[in-house]
Amino acid sequence: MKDAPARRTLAEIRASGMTIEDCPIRDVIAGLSGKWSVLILLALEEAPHRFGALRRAVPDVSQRMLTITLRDLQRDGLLTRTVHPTVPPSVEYALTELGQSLVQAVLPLIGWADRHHGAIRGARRSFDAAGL
Amino acid sequence: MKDAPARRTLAEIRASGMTIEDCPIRDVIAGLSGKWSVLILLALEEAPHRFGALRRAVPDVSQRMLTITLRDLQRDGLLTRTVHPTVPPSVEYALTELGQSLVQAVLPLIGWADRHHGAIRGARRSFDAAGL
DNA sequence: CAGTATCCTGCTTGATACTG
DNA sequence: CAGTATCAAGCAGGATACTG
Repeated sequence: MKDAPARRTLAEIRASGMTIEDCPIRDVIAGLSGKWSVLILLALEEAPHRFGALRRAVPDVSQRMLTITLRDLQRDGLLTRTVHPTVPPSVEYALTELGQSLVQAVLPLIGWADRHHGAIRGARRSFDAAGL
Repeated sequence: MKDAPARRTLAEIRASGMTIEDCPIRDVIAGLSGKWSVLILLALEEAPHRFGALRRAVPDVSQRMLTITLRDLQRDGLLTRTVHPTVPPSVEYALTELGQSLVQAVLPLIGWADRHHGAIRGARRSFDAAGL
């Protein structure tokens, strides 16, 4: 059911007088362009996670970048942040419905990445070997 | 002992020879994270374009960034670059099969962006209005 | 545990000028 | 037409230390 759209991009966007900053495509891509956003969303799609659990689930993310990225995703309405008033505190992050629908939309790309990553690496080697 | 590797620092990762290229998801996302890659791929999915036509099709892209982005996409095997030995020269860019399959994998995300961009903007306004 | 605060580096991008 | 070359600015991101 998510199949019909598509051709909406260039002609229509320019015809409607949108600037590049108002372009939904660029805005969403920019949101996912961070180094960690997609990995965090994928981790949360499996189950809600606490802060520390997310750190372990997303290897190599720094505390600082995890905090910042989570706040951006929360701001965009993609996940909820729930503070449990325990001692020590625990904070649980979970996808909203909007976030879940985004993950579904990203999944085809993830699958593509897995299937074709080898081809990309091969293309890079050929390109570089050609000495350009 | 099985969870030891979770806390590697970036320095240690580099020292061990690992790069971002070793994670397919991050590598592909990084490739699309440029400010222009997706828009260029979408333009080329409509039809092959010459350099100047691409500049017009992707508003606000600078000559420099278009050159660089096209080169990266070519290097990854996503598009072909064909020089026609005319005077003045003309260069045509077209998607490879790999590039076409990537566009198909990105299309659901494009559709999602169109449908939910308003919700994201609304969430941002609420979040900012809450004074955080 | 779940963050802040601070400092610092390098990459990405833009502007501008030049070329085959 | 389709690029290259060079310079400069801004921001993303990392390391480290501190806190309620």
